[in-house]
Amino acid sequence: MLSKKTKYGLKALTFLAAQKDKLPVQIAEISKQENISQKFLESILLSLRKTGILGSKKGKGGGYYLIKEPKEILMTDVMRILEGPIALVPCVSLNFYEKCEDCPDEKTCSVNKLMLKVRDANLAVYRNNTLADLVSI
Amino acid sequence: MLSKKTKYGLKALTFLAAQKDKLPVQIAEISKQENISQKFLESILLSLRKTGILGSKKGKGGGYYLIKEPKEILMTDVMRILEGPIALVPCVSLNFYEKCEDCPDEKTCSVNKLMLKVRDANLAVYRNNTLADLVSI
DNA sequence: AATTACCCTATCTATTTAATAGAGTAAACA
DNA sequence: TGTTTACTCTATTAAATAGATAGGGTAATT
Repeated sequence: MLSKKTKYGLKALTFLAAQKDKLPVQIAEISKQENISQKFLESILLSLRKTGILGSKKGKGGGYYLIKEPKEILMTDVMRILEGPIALVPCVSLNFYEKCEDCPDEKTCSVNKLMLKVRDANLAVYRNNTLADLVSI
Repeated sequence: MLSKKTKYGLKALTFLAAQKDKLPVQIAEISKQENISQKFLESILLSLRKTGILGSKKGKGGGYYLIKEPKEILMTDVMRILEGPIALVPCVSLNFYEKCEDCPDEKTCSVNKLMLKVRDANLAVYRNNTLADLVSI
């Protein structure tokens, strides 16, 4: 199941991408328009800023804005920040690899075998989609 | 993240599929060979039996066995039983559809848009893989 | 009839998710 | 320079879920 964090994060990013100008948008504005708890959204936007997806500006007229063009923002990056590893088990993770302690041999492990295919399928989707693809025309 | 329930279930199914004969295998045997808590495994095998994947036999020489040939057992069915809906959000689920209460319009929802593609990618994998594909040669 | 192994119910703990509160800090503008 | 505005951080809490465990009951073989 997709976490609300990811759901909210995607909605916020899409909201920013849909702005005509590139002026900063306040948290309060996004939270109101997208029905998201303001405090929760705060922490989500913060993590997106710290990982280089968003920029922020303080003071009057401040808020959050996209640093790159929507079509330059890959879903692989966004999903890893918001949802964590794309792989469903650490033993098939590209960026967060870990050996399963209860598994004697990855090469003959059926879970590994299936989850490798699942990972590849998901990666393909996330690599082929950018934020621009999520904005409705 | 994949739940341990699913992980254990897949390992147990693969273990059964790898048997030379089709004699029932005891829970204790599977739990020992695959490093799985016996009681937990009990409940997993039970749900696989109730959904028509496994059969069971009581008394001496009893245990669990596959009802169908491994290549007839689709991962779509197995995953739905063990892990639940394949879709990550209910609004794109084929078998467990539900409207998101916080989303005004699915057609313009970015989460819906992305998760639809993710669902299709995952479905494709699960439809194209059977239990037979998980057994190492 | 006794054995073997499945079947069911209940409980407990740890972890994670989601939401909330409150105080602190930095930047913009008059 | 001071005030406003809005971002930033820490901590707390409630709810849900996962995972594990215990113990008793029941059905089918031999």
